[in-house]
Amino acid sequence: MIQLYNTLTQRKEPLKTLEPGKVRMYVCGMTVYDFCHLGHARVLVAFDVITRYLRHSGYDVTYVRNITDVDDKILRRADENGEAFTALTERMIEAMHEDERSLGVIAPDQEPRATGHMDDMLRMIQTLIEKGFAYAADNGDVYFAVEQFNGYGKLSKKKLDDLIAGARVDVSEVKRSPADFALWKAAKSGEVSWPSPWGDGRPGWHIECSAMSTCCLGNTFDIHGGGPDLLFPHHENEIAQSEAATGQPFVNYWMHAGAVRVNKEKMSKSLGNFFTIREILEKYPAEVVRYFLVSSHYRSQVDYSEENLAEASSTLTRLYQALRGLTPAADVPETDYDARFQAAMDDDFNTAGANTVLHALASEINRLRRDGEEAEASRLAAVLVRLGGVLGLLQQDPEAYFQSGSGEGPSAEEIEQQIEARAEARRNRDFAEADRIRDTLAEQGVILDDSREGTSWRRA
RNA sequence: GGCGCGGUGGCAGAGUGGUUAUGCAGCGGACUGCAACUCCGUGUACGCCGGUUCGAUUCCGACCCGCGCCUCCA
Repeated sequence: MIQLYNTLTQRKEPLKTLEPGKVRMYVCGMTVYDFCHLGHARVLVAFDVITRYLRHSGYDVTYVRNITDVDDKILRRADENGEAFTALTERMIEAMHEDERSLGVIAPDQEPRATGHMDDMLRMIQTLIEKGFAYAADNGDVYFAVEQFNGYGKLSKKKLDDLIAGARVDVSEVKRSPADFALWKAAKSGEVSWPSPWGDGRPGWHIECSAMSTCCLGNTFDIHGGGPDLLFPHHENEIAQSEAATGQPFVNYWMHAGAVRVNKEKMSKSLGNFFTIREILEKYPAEVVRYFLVSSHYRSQVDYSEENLAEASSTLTRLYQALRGLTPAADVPETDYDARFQAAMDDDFNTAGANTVLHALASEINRLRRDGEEAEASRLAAVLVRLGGVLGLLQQDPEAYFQSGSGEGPSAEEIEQQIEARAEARRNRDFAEADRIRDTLAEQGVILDDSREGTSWRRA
């Protein structure tokens, strides 16, 4: 039985889906005005692993992740660039898909875009007005009347009174309560806009997720996820809008990933201390980045640093070393390792614990190979690849993993040539020459591994 | 100030009321021409103070420290 931590109840709960064997999950995706950063990668990878494991456990998962393709930041950036906002968003969506593929993130089943769901949003806003949960202000904005919704604050554990008293935002005169938030924003002259019963404008940020999630998955669905900073106000507002509009519970399980930090500070757009995924991929193989993310629990915060990535690289190398030169056996039935792996993953997707099983497998495989038990090693190699796959790891051919590099350094042919030259020197017991060749390659970032079968190489 | 999360060995990072996390780094040994890879061995780690208990890193309370949200941000 899978247990998962529910932000709403603040504890782990057994997963009981609305429909047996079926999981409907919605995750807040990107606002596409810039390249994705490591924080996005964290969420992408976390929910990718969750989806993979749910499927591995036999669930039929419908995974929906939206794209916010119209919003203030997008319009401002497009304006700065002197381009149509759609040109900007198309470009960034393409880049985002590239980053996802690099990280081995499986595409969601549906990827709705805000601009494609205007009618749904307008319908929901209309319903909210009709039910008395929203009002059109004099300036053409439409606001959600927070005080009308019983239970506002139940996700973020905030009290409405505190929110109203502590409102730091400019208290707009058009709002009835400082805590009210915009469902629809009237367009200023020259701005991109859509027609509505309340005048031309565009949707507020929160309404799109309420509209798209209920649209794709129904009024009530199983899991809603997102980054840590979306908990409030975004998710809180989604609940208010959705439940007010449909009169039904919105989501059963709320899941939030932990923050990514850099130098003890949260990495964020506003602090300007973020690393984009593509920047990081220039320095480390994508699978190392993924391994780094997966080696700690999805809810804990992680610190990005050169040291941590280097360590992830060493550790992943150990796993691939175990698989190197082995052909995984076919159709290997479940083992104790599978059971241990599942026990860890069943406990709120404890990838760090599951990772231990991967290392236990690697150790056993290495011992078996030392003892010449290739057949059994091949069986466990298959298990290692299978379990690694649930985390989106170890799916490459080991040689390909070791030999792929930044494109710098000598070519594979040159390396093979040098290895042959070194072998010749060694046969002649000219170890000075052999070591010189090895040292030269090392300086070029190529490490040689000798074995009875010969010499293999990898890039550092 | 309000709400929430966390403090584990040199570092990263799980977990548990009494028994090995795991990895990286280090040290010793094996293998090797020497290395690398790999294997074997190796570290009285659980913020502080009380309490509960036969026994607490693990439960309870106080304290100290760090972090997150409360404003656009994954």
